[in-house]
Amino acid sequence: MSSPRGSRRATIADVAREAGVSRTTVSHALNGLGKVNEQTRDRVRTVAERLNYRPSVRARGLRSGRSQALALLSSMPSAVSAGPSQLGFFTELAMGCARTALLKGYVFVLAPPEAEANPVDRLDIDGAILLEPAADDPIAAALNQRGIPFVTIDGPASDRSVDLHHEQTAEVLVEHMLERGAARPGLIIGTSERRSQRAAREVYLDAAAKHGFDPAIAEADETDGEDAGYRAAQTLLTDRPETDALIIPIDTFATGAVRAGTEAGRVIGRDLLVATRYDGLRARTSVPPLTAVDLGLDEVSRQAVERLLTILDGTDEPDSSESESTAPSLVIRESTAGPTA
Amino acid sequence: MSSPRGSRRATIADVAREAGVSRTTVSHALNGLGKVNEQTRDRVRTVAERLNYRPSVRARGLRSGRSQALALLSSMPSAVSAGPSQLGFFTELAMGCARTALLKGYVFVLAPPEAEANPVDRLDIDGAILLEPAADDPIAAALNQRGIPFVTIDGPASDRSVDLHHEQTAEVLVEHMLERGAARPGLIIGTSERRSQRAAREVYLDAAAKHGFDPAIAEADETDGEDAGYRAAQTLLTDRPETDALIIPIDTFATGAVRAGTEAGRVIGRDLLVATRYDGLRARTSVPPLTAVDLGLDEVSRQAVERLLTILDGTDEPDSSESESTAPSLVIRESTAGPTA
DNA sequence: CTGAAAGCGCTTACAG
DNA sequence: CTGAAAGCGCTTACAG
Repeated sequence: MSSPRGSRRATIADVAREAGVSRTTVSHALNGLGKVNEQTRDRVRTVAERLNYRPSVRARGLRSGRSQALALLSSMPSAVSAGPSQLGFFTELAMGCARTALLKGYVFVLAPPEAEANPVDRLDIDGAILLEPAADDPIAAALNQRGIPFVTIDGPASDRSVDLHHEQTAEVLVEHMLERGAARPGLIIGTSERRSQRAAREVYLDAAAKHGFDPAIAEADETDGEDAGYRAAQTLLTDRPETDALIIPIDTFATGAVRAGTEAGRVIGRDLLVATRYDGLRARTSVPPLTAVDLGLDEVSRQAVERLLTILDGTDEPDSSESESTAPSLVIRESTAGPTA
Repeated sequence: MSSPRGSRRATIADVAREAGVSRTTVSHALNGLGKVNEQTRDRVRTVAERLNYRPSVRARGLRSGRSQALALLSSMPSAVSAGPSQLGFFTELAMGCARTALLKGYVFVLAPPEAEANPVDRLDIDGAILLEPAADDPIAAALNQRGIPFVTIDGPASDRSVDLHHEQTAEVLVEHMLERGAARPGLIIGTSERRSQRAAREVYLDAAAKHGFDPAIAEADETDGEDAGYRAAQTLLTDRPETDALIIPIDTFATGAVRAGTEAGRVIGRDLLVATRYDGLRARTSVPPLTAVDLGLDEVSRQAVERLLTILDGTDEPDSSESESTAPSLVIRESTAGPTA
C-alpha cells in the first residue's frame, strides 16, 4: 500500500525536501506552531502523509529533554511482591496506569518488582508512580537524586499520593466481622512500617475499645510469606483460643492463617471467620473463598497517572485531582459466612 | 551523600571536563572500546562515578538508531482480550517478557490491548512480540511496514514463533476426558481462524475417529464473550443430549457453558465434565473450579524474548533457540472429577 | 593512545 | 511567513 517494507523510515529532512521547504517549516506546520501559510501547511501535511512520516520520539525527546515514558515502581519485599498475590496487585495497577498513560500520549514501561532491586538508573522515564514506599524507600531516594518527579500510591499523605483508604478498608473489615457475629476478632499484620499496617492496627484498636473486646494482634514478617502468616495464626489461636475471627490485610498471610486455623480444628467461615484486603487470585481461590475488599485499583491508577501528568506538564485538568477515589467496598465470600449460615 | 537533588544530570561533557580528556575518550573508556591508557581509563571511571554519570539512553539511541525497548502486542478481539481471563493471560506473558528483557538490558513497554487498536506508531521499540496473530493481522502489517522485527507467540510455525503446543494441549484435554469416563465429549471453539482453534478441532476429530465416538462441535463468536459460550453449549446439549463432557479451550466460553450446563440440569464435574485451556482466574474461580492446562507461560515468554534478541543483536546464545518449551501439563480440578468421584 | 568533527532527527530562538 | 543555525547527549569513523 504505502512505503515499501524495509525502506528507511522517513525523517523530517525527507519531508522538507519533498515539500520544498525547510525542516523548520515542516516542524512548525506539523506541530501547529508559529505562522505558516495555509497552503504550505497543507502541502507539508500531504507529503508527510504520503511518506508515512512520524517524528522520532527519540530525537524529539533528546531535544526537549523528555522521554514521554512513565513507570510503576515498587520496593516491596520480594517474597511478598513475588507470589501470585502481590504480583496481581502490581499488575492490576500497572495495566490501569498503562491505559491512562497511553491515552495521554505517554508510554508505560514495565519494571517487574522481582526483576531488579532498583531499576531507576536503567529507566528512561519522565516520571514514576511509586507503590507503597517504605519510610526510607531506596527507590524514592534514587528518584529524588535523579530529579525524577513521582507520585505515590499509598505513600505519606499529600497531594503527591493517591490514597488506598486504609482506614476505611480496615473499618469495613472490622465492622463486617462484628456484624457476622464475631465477638473476639483478632488481627494479623506485617512487621514493616507501611501505612496499611498502622491504619489496620489503629482502626482495630479503636474498634476494640469501642466494642469492648480484648485486642489480639499478631505480627508476621513479610519476607517470610505464607509461612509467617501460618505461624502467627498458630500462635494467636493458641494464646487466645477465644478468637473467632481473623482480619488479615496481607493475603499471603491469610492463606497461611487459613491453613493454621484448619489444622487447629476450626471451620473457616463458621467458627473462625477470615477476611483479607486485596481481592486477588489468592482470596478468590482460597478454600473457602475469602471475603476481601474491592479497592478500586482502576480508579486509583488512573488518578495516580493524572496527578503525575499534572506535575509533569504543569497544566493538566486541575479539577481531577480533587475527585477523591471511590470508597472501598466489601466482596463478601464464604470465609465470613458466620456461624448461623 | 552524592550529587545534590535537583541538580542537572551529569553529561558526558561534564565527565570529560572534570577528567581533562575529550568526550571521545570518555566514551571509549567507559564502553571499553579502542585503546585507552589504563590510568586515563581509571581516572575517567572515577570521575564518572563521582558525578554519578549515566549515559543518556535517549542520546545513545538516537545515535545508534536503537531504543533498547521491546513490547508485547496483541490484536485479539477486545471482548475476549479484555475480560479478566485474557487480560490475565496477556499480563502473565508481559511480566515474563519484561523480566527477561530487563535482564538483557532492554526495557519493556506495556501496550494494553484494550487501550488502542494499533499502538505500533506510538511506540519507540526495536522489536516486538506479537501474541496470537490472525491470518491478516493488522499489527503484524504495521510492524512489517515500519521494519520492526518481531517474534510471534503462537503464530505460523517458524523459527520466529514460539509454540503454545496446541496439539499437545488438545490431546491432553481429550485424553483426560476419556480417562475420566466420558464417552461422548463435545468441543466448543471460537469462529476466528486462530491456530488454537484449528488444532483443537483436528485433535478432537482424530480422537473421535480413533475412539469411535460421534464428534459434536459447536462454534461461538469470540467477540460475544461469555454469552456466546452459553448459547453454544445450550445448543449443543439440546441437539446432542448424550454429550457427557465439554472441552472448551477459551475460558470465557467455558464460564458460559458451565452456566448453560447447570441450567440444563447437569451437575458439572459429575454428569458433565468441563475443562478449559488457560489456567487463569476464570478457571480457578469457576464453580466448581475448572480443570485447565499449565501452559508454562513463563518459559514461553522467556523464549520469545530471547529469540527476538537473537534477531536484533545478531549474536545471542543460538543454543537456547533449540530448547523447546516444556510440554503442557494438566491441572486437574473438580470440574472433571468424574461420575465415580 | 587521544581528540576534533560529523551526525543521529528533531525543536527553538533568532534573523530576515 | 520562512529558513539558517545551534544544540539536545551521545558514538564513530578518521586523523594525528
